[in-house]
Amino acid sequence: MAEFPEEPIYRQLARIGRTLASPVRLRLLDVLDQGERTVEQLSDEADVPLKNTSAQLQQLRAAHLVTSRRDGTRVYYRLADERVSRFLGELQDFAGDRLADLREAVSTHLGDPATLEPVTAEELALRLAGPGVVVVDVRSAAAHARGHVPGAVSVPVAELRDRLGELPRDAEIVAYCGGPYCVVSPRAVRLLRDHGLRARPLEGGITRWRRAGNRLEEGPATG
Amino acid sequence: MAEFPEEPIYRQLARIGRTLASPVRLRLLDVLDQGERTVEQLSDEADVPLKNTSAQLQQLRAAHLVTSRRDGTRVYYRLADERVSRFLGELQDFAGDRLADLREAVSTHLGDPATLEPVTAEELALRLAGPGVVVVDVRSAAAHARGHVPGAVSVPVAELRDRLGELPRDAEIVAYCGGPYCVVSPRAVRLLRDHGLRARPLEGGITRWRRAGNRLEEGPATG
DNA sequence: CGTTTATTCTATAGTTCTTTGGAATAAAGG
DNA sequence: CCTTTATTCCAAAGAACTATAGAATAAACG
Repeated sequence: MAEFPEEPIYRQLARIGRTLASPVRLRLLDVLDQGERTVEQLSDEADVPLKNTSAQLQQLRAAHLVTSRRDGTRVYYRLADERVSRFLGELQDFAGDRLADLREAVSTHLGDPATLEPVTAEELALRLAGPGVVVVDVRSAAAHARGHVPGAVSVPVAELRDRLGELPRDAEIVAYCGGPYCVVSPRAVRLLRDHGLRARPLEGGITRWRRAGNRLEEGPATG
Repeated sequence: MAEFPEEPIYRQLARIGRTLASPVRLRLLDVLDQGERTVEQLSDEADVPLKNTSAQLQQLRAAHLVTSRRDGTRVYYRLADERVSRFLGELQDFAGDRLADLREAVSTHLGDPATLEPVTAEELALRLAGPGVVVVDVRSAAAHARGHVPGAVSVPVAELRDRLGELPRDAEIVAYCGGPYCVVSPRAVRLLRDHGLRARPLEGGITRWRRAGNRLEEGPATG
């Protein structure tokens, strides 16, 4: 096989596939798709041990999927460019088409998506301007501060039960979390509905919001 | 990490990446992108030992990238559907964007693409109708018989030098081979030019021709 | 400068993937 | 049925990848 003249080309091509072949790296990419992060932030948000995070980031960088910059003692990582984000989206769509097992894993963990009546990013973008919609960011306060849907209120799931009173009963609540596979917002929607509130999840989370070309707002929690 | 609730989802997603992480499987997919093949044909065309071909096909099938049907003693494999072909194209484009090393590998093996002035599939589709163009399929006669650009003449590279006389000096010759990374057609174009013929390669080979929505013609060599 | 903090490098154990020989299966033909 | 041909299953050796401990580097701060 080594004599096959195209072999080096296919070997290089396979490097991209190999880079996308690890659940840990995919998770890191999904976090990075939400914006720039330090190694430690990535380690926290993706729940990957620090050293392993660093090791995997080296591989992502070697494959030119991410770039890094140093600022003082911190190193910040980000996706190399928009095409990486777009390709990740295509990979996820393609995998969704392909793997019955993936659908099953998604349903098991997120529940049947249909019953939650998710709001698409396009729909939310239109309705943000008007009244009657409250957007709730159920990720950590730290993740919220690093970039959120404009006007969204930060209510980490852990605090949701205790802060139900802060949410309007007459408006529709749109809850979102991180990547397209984040389990947090469906759980939050169920909790809210159990308490008589009208709630729907944002389809694809903040990642799809960003991919759809919408801007993010930065800064500390406002709610 | 195992407690991370999305873990099973990312694991499934990574399965697609892992399936695309092997040069051997990518080569098999590129051959299958030219049409249905038996295990033995694949083994020949991709130059992979038979048993390994079979083993890798099992993995591709497990990932739902290919399907198979049995006819008598033969088992025929094909891409599961058009989306697989489309996604392979996207992967190749993305990898091309990404990997400087890939560009280098391509140039080393195929020569600088620009000097060859490749013809795009769209351009060829338009010009096929008119005169002044002769399309030459430099793959094996067997591969040609399994599907070729309509009207193309079969001249396997090995025979090209001896059959130069059959080619017109007053028309433009478009030579093509298998996948987008096939090294054969650029080599053929150089040979033809060295003998004073006007020749250009088909960009992306027959794979991109097919992906662009053009039909293939089946049957034995006509030239 | 010496110390502290953030991150990376080096080495390694454990795991998973690839390849291949030998046996098994499945269909076709005598 | 027995044989032949095409393909797959099983098992084992070898290669490559993941995760992590321990040492090293790089910047900031006193």
